[in-house]
Order: sequence, then structure tokens, then C-alpha cells
Amino acid sequence: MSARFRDLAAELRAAITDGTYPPGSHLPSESELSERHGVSRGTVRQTFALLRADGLIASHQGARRTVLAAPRVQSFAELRSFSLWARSLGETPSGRKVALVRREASPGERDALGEDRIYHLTRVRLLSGRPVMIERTAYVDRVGALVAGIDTDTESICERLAELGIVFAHAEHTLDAVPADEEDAALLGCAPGTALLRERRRTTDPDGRPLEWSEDRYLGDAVAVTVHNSVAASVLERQKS
Amino acid sequence: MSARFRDLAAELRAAITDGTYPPGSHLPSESELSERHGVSRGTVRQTFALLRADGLIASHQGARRTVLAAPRVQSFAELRSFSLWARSLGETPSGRKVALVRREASPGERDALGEDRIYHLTRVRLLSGRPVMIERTAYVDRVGALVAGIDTDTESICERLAELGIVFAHAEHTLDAVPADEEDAALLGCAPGTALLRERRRTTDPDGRPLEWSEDRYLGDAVAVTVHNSVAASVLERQKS
DNA sequence: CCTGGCGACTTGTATAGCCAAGTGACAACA
DNA sequence: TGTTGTCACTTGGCTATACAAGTCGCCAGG
Repeated sequence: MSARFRDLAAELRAAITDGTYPPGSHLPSESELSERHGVSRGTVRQTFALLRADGLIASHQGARRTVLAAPRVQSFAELRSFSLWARSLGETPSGRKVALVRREASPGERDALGEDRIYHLTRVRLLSGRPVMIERTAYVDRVGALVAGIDTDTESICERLAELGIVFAHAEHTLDAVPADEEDAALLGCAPGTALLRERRRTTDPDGRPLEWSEDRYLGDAVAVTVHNSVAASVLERQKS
Repeated sequence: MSARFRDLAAELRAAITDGTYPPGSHLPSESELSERHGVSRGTVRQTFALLRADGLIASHQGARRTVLAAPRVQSFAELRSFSLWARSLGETPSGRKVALVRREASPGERDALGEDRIYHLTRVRLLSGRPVMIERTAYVDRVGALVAGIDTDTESICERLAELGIVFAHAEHTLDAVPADEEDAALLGCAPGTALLRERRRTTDPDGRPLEWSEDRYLGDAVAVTVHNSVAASVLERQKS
């Protein structure tokens, strides 16, 4: 169906997950896999490149590849979708729309999205009934028009947009800590000054065109963000604010 | 010197940086580059794979590759090394060792590092004289022994360890927000309860063996962390704490 | 028992070529 | 004018081969 090396990667991922190749064990050699699956060595190498980018395996010239860890599911999608993430934890996600307006873009929003008019959505997200984050998102006009047609309290925006053909491909996140202001405190039901984890996110489609610009604030004692990086696939930067 | 495709990637990165190929422009085709540089098309494709993993270019079947953004320097190394990062901002990094002891590992440390005895270092890091973070790091015995021989107030631990043959290859970071406790406040010179960005980090060598386990706390209004991810090279996970 | 060297195996890098599938510009046509 | 079809070009996917360089086990010799 899809490309052969993707199928093979999925197969190996599954084999790692089900314990055929536990962490610390060695994978079959390139030539063995190529013979067993009837593909060339080049295709097997493309497969390994995928697994390596995910941090699943280590490789060294001369030695067989080593399994480092079991695969984690869908990290990119999970990071963008509160609903997906919540369900993966066995929690029930919900939301409460505070406001959705179409308005002039602020200078920061115009800078991030490159448009003069934007849709702005404020939502409180709850995990099993408890408020844990505030979402303040500016959508590009084209996307915002679609968002306006979604029942944001019951549906997953991210999943609906995917069905409508909006593809989120890249995201840049900036994380820092801020004290809760009066509005945050009222929406989250915490004391003003409580430590919040702030995530500012700019998401683009596969061509690098901006789709959304969001500032989310999480209750510090309810949510953490984890990042995995490696010299091979480097993706992080520290920044002064 | 190094592999041809790495040289070519460095050359293209430089060309993007210096404006030869500004963001939004199109790169030469694979065949043109292969001919111009006297390499095969396969080698050119390896080059593009590197640039793509860094989020620098977009590619589509049938159309030439598009430049998305200018390259950022050294993200992985910068994230690990406070000194490198500070110098890249034009600031003067410094540190003050609070304590370095060899002791029994706590349960959490034993879990992260897999050893019973560890070295534990507490340091305050300053940016141009102002304290901005507290570093509390547990080193695996082998590495800690080397750290003990480093003048931690003047040298960069990370750079010294690299010279001594310790290679940091993968890191997993967990980020959340916490209020400053009494000790934090005293070390950073802020009020207790101030919002701090907490980064817990586990770093391993290329084979996945743990090297260090650190809990760093940043002044929220002085430092932020940025993360870049994409569907192609997915590296992030949100986590309940 | 330990050391050194040999050799089979494995991964890294590079080459050359093939076909499929998508893009984009241009020409012909209605 | 607007549409449609064609065609050169480009990237995606795959095969086959070659050699370099590193690893690991094994065996001979001290």
C-alpha cells in the first residue's frame, strides 16, 4: 500500500513493542532483513533511518543495531491535540469556549501569521472536570472560518480540521514560566501568582505556511511537557526572553 | 574531510544563511547539484534528508525543494551547555558551585541512572552577573569522577567532558512550572513562590547508557525554551505529572 | 591465562540506473 | 478568453554493486 520502507518500519516498531526485540537486544543485519523481506539493502537502510530519527535504535559501524527503547505513540499529534493526549491517559477531555471573535491582528499575531485579520479563540480545557489549561489561539483566516463552524465544546478542533483537509506539519514551541494573572486565576480556579507553564506555539502546514499561533497556560502541578532530542535529529533551542 | 553529503549540507546551510537561497526560494534540482558538485544523485538526496530533518526545507514530488527558514546554530549542544548558549547570546556565563558530593543515589536517581553511588553537583548559573538558574545534577560514577577534577566555577563542564571523550547523544527533557522554595529563593535572589521553569533532564551516550540526571530551575522571566517538531521527525510528548 | 592477529560479518558512503508520480509551462483548441 | 492536453523536468521509491572502516569471535602463540 504505502512505501515498502514505511511498511517495514511499522513492522519492526511492532516487533519491538511486542517484545520480539526488547530494549538492549540486537536487530537482524541489513542483509538478513533485505533477503527475508525481498527488498534491497537500500530500502532496509531507509527503514532504519526512520527508526533512528525516532530514537528507537542506535547504530555503529561494524556492529548490529541495538534497540534503545520501545516506541512512543504519535508524539506530534498528541502534542497538538489536547483531546488525543487526554484520551491516551484514560482521562475525559472537555472544553469550555470563553470567546471566539474575528478581529484585527495584534502586531505579534500579524508577525506570526502574516495576516491582518484573524480569528481568536479562548478556551478553558478540563481533565475529568478539573480545569488544567487556558488556550488562547489565533487562527489564520482560512482556518478560523472552519473553526467557527465547529462546536468547540464537544468536538476536537484538531481532529475536525484534519478531516477538513488542514494538515499540521511543523510546530515551534516556546516554553517558560509565568505567574497567573487575575483572568488566569479566575478561569483556572487557582490563586493569582500561581506558577503556570506557558507554551507559545506556532504551527505551519507542510509548506511552512502559518496556520495558528497559540498561547497556552497550564497549571504547573497538573501538566508537564517532555521533549526528546538527539545529536542526530536536533530540534531544540534555548532562548532568552 | 568528513563525508561528502555532510560537506554538501554544510555548504547549502551556509548558502541559505548568507542569502543565496532566502526563505521561500527554490533550491537547485538534485541532478543540477549532483552534476555541479561531481557527486551522484543518491549523495545529494542524503544531503537533502539532513536539511529536511532540521526543518530547513520542504519537498514535494514533482516540484523543486523550497527553503523554509534560515538554520539555527547548534541546537542540541546549546541546549546542554549553558556556557555555549550564553556566549551565543553575547552574554558572559559564569557559575558558582554550591556543593559537589559523592553519595548514595536516591531512589529516583537510581532509577534514572541505574547506579547506587553517584556524584551530585549543585550550581548557580549567572548571566552577566545575574543569577538565572539553579542546576542540580546527578552524574553516573564514571562521569562524576571526571567532573570532580574540573574547576566548575570557571570551566564549562560540558566542553571539558567532550574533550575527555564523554559524548552526550540523546536527552529527554521534562518541563513544568514550580514555585520557588526557600532554598531556590535564597540562591536566585527572588521571592519564595516566584514562578520557575523546571527542566528535568536525562542524558545518555550514543548507546543509550545514562550519563546524567539533572533538575534545573530557571527564573521564568529570564529564560525560555523553544522546541521545534514536525510530523516527519517527531520528538515530543505531553505528560501528566 | 592473556595477548595479538586474522577473518567473517556488518554498517557507512558512494555510484549508476530504472520507473512511477506529480508539477508547471506552453501550445493547441473551443 | 478560458480550457485542455502534452511534455520536459523533478522528486519519490527502489535495485544493484562496490569499497572503506569498524566489530567481534576465534585461534595460535607466548
